Amino acid sequence: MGVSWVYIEDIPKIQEGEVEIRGWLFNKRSSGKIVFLIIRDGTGYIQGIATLEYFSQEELNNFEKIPIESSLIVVGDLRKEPRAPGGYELQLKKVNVISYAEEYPIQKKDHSIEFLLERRHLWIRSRKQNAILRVRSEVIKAIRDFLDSRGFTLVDAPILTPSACEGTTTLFGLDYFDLGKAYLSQSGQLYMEAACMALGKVYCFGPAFRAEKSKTRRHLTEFWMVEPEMAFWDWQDNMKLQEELVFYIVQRVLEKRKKELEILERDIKPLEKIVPPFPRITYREAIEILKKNGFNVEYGDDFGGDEETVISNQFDKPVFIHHYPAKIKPFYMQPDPGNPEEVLNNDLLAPEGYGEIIGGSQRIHDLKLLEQKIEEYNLPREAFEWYIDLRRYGSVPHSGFGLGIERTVAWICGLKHVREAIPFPRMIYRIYP
RNA sequence: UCCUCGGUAGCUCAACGGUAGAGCGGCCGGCUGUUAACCGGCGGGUUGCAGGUUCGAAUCCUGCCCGAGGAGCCA
Repeated sequence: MGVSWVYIEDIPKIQEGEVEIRGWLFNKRSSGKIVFLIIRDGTGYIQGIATLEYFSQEELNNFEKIPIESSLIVVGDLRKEPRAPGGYELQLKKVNVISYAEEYPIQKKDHSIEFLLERRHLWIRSRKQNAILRVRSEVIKAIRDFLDSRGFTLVDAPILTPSACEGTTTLFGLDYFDLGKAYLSQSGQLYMEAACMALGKVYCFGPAFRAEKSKTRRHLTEFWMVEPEMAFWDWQDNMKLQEELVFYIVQRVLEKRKKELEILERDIKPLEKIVPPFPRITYREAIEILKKNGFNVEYGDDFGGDEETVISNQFDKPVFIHHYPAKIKPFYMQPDPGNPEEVLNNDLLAPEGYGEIIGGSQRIHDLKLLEQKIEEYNLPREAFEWYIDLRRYGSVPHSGFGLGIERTVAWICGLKHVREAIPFPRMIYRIYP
């Protein structure tokens, strides 16, 4: 009878007995007559210990020479062991090297970010990067569970689109057979507006592409976004959904990914404070806060990274900023009926200086007003005919928002830069690997 | 696109006008409880590229290439 293959994360359930582990050599140490092999299998780490009890001196000498990241299958007896990292240890009885690795380039010591990004395909094997990818997976699952459980339907938006949502200078263009130019989608929003008129409450989840020459810790040229859109919801209903979603995401990660947050050395106290309701301030109030803090800003200016940090530092929860001046926002946002110079929109700034993670608004539902805005913004009307059409056949007030996955993950994980919040980041000066 | 900083051994850095060096990794040896193990030893270089200044350039100057941090814009 064979020994059963187990994953390291299941070891606390198994506790003891003979098991097989399949993985990679993470690290090793040796004292001549005792060899420690730290094995990782993608779900965790366990220390294997090889002694003269089961192996010859020659075999031990060979184990000492197995290069880091060699793949192996081992068999041994599990036992609790306080001296071992993780609390469990494997008394090795068989060690079968599947593939001897060449000298592994990533060491346990410091590397430059350039060196690591160039080897992102290997870097994701490391402990912290591994933890980040697990948190990302949990964040995405939380979002989908939350929306699915509230009656939302997932509607996939197209990636190849005929036109810009908000201007063409920041679009990646490509040749589309005989039909001219096509562009990589910047947002699925306009399609979700169509979909919510079909299905009521919808969302899309997918990549968005921005050809902005942005080079900051908050920017990628390819990032992932969830975009809910709800028919008959106004801008305040919209904000309520946003705060409940963000609360749910944070709770879920705190509950299911505590171990990963520990690996990342994330202080979870600020995350535990993320409980609705979140503060809501107007754009006007935000300007006042900035002026009080010595910023030279005027009504009508947009906020940069520093401004966002100062505003969010006033609160220990995410903060909504609503009612921006219409002229610094896209064409589709619904003006406030009481003050058409401002729109029924909101951004949501994450705490601790992480900045904008959500942008949302109530959308224009009036046919004439939308036509007028498209003209004002100098947009090619032909490309938007289908979108205008939505206002011809049973138009209703509706709202939606977009939440950026990488910024959310970076915030929850406490990362300095969003590039580590995505498996293979795409940035202005990097498309490899 | 603009501003700032950087490029020296496989990696992280030092040398700042006068013989290119250390730690880590690698290789060899030692050690029965290690935790980025430790101890001893050994190899390892077209100083990003092209010019220039100088008796002499990794070091100073010019141009280019590559990258990092940031700005504008945005999630």
